[in-house]
Amino acid sequence: MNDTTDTGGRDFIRQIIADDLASGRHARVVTRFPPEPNGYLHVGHAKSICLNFGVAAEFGGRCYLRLDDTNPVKEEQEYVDAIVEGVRWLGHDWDDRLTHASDYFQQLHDCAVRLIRDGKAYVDSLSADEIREYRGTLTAPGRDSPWRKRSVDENLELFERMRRGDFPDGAHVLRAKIDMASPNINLRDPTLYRIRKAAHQRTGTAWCIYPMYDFAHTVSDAIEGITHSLCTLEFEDHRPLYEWILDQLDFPARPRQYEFSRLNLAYTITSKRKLAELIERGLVGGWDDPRMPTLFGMRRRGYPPAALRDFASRVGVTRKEHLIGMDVLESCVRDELNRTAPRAMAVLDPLKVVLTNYPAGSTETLPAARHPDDASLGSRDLPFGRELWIERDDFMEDPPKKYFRLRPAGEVRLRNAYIIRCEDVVRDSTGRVVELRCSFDPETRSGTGAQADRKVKGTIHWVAAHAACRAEVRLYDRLFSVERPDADADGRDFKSFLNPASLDTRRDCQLEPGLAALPPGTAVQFERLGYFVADRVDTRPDRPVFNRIVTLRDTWARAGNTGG
RNA sequence: UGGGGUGUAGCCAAGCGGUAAGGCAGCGGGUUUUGAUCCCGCCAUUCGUAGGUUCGAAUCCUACCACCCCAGCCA
Repeated sequence: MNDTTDTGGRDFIRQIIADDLASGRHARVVTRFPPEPNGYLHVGHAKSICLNFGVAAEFGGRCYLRLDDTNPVKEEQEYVDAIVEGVRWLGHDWDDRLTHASDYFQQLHDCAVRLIRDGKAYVDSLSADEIREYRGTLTAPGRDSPWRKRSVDENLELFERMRRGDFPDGAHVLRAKIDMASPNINLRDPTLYRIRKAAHQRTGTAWCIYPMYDFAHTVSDAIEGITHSLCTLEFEDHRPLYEWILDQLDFPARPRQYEFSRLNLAYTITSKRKLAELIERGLVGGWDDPRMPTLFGMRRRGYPPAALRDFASRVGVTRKEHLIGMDVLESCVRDELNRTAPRAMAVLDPLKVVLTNYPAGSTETLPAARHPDDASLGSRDLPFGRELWIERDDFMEDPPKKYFRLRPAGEVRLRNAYIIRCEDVVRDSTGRVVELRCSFDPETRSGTGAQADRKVKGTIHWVAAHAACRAEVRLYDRLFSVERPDADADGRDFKSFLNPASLDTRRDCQLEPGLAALPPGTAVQFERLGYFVADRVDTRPDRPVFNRIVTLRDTWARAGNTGG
């Protein structure tokens, strides 16, 4: 096998496209991402967006962002705007290819008329209940509607009157005339058009009949010259209908539909209905709550769009049902942030340290690199003084074996500063440790020669009390406590699986001063703790608010060690 | 009891008749002023099961098993 024909490692869709391009079946690939503007995009959509836009970019083709707005009673402009913003945030571009199914309402109508003329569609006057009854069941064939034999002229006239608004909702529908006995239920004379006397967010009251998904989607694909129409597995049974519609009309383009499995992420849900329910009941703060698997939730959480793209590519594209662990997503986020996020120090649960041999009233400034592997990020100056804050977890009076942070009479390195030794532990009346009296070794200041490199077991982070900036930090954890909250196990409602500890707000955190003015949405690493982002809605220079994006990998904690 | 799909490691996933890639997780070791990063090494004698074809099968054939999707005038 030679390099130019090697298709190994590519998913089946990319293989098909590569073959179609190589064989000349298509000169250029054209895809589309067709969300319905009835809700917010989530991580599952991100997979589809990255596939459709990604494939077009990789093969030098084009991708349309097409809003599938065929049901005015469920759709809103607000969602259209959010979708557009979300796809752009993910890093994709569509030039002038932002379209709507509603752009094609006239052509869709004309196609419907063409089907009627050809005897391939008819107006049915059965009620919705009757249609269901006539449809048969999974194992029993359906029966023809008594209206199935209407003449072309009568169908034409009725459809025109439907269009004019002569009938109320539900009085008639336009159906394809295929086969009521088909083992594939989608072929049992599927509905093509229904009456909906509702204003559409884009076309207003110009129409009162609206095309159904299968018809609108297929014709839109044909109009836009989509070559590869990629959708999820549940539409597999619709493919014969997709083909049937294309067969009846003579568009120059012949799109083909390919299905792939939708993304399932462990410990969360992606049902629009269920996500909305969490919001309605006040169980989360909104569509952009940092715990939500929505694009806006992940953006506010601080997930970089590049990490989401990496995630989509790591997960791959197949036809197999799967459940992807959060660890994969978090690994992508860490990889990206490790490369790009400046380092800083912050203490989330402050414990006071007084350096008894540090001259009272004096302070100094210590330089510290912003990134250990990227000098181009430069350095910052850290204020240092006699009183410091350290993490309460970084001190233990009676530590377990192999604990190498601070302990009574023990030494530890203060990151970017000096080695200190714990001389005394101060307690309040309840016995709680409230302060550590320590000595520091002036010879060990970071970066100042031989003595400075003295080795000690541990290094901890700190913030100088006199210059610290107080802040609120929100620690997030998985939204649900079970892998498949959606599974309705034991008949339990998904909400009963919510993780009560998914949000832990710390209001008395101490940050190094440079962090106060960080622009909203900026991600940094709080060394030894994790990656954090200045909250894009709540943070203020005088009152910073940070969200924990993800913790650092922590082999100490995962080895079963808790607390300190 | 109809139709359409899917089964490769704990979780994903390559494989396309020539002797099981890679990632995540995990485990061991090295470097380290972040218990991070980085670096090395280990981690499927076996591909849902049982037969068959073949010199040779995860790949082809047969049967069986398990799981998912479909009965909106939603998408």
